[in-house]
Amino acid sequence: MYPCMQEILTSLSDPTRRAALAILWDGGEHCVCELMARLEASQSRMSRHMKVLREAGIVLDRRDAQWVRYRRNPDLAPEFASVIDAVLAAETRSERKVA
Amino acid sequence: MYPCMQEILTSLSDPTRRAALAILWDGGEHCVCELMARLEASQSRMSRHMKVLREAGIVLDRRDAQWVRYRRNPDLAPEFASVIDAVLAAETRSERKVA
DNA sequence: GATACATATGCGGTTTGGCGCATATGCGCC
DNA sequence: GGCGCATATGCGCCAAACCGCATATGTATC
Repeated sequence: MYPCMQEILTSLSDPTRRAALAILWDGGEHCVCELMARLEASQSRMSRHMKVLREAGIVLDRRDAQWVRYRRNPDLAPEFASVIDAVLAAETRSERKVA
Repeated sequence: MYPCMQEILTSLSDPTRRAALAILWDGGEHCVCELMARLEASQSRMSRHMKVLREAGIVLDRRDAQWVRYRRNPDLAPEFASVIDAVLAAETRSERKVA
């Protein structure tokens, strides 16, 4: 079965996961330890959040020596990608307003 | 404080609320009893879901005799409206695929 | 004021979600 | 094989979400 809207939205409903997506959405690869550091999240917490994103089909992971590199899933259905784009764009905007 | 992304996404994370939004998104007014009937939801359940949408600033309500008419909030910040549009568009699409 | 219909809400129960802690697993290096 | 770093996961705890049931509130009609 393909990812469903429910999974996508559940994934987006957590601020740490949205912050992780904002980082991954540049198209590059980022390991868990980098995300932990940048988001000030504990190791188990970060790992679990990434698992949710992976199982929703939003991101892909790849073993690279000790590290696991996460990246945006380029094959995510475009209608779902649009949702994520809209969410990240809106949140970037709000941050600007605050700043 | 204005509605925040967190509230919007929490609101969208429930399938009944998304279905209600799909109905309200035509711009018209719809009372709770109509939504109950069309979504096969109990009265208290429907009323509570609408409260969540109202408190998130997504919809407005209006007393009209015995009824309470809900409608889309036209003043919802456009960046949030875009998120909802994307979600509803994606879900309409998936339904078409299934059908 | 009594009745009927529409809606909201208090309450209690069950489920789901997020977290920390500890531990397991995978990998490289010596 | 032993050690160290990176990541995943089992477990228990706590908070939040959803629901049904019962009841309260608001409105119209008689």
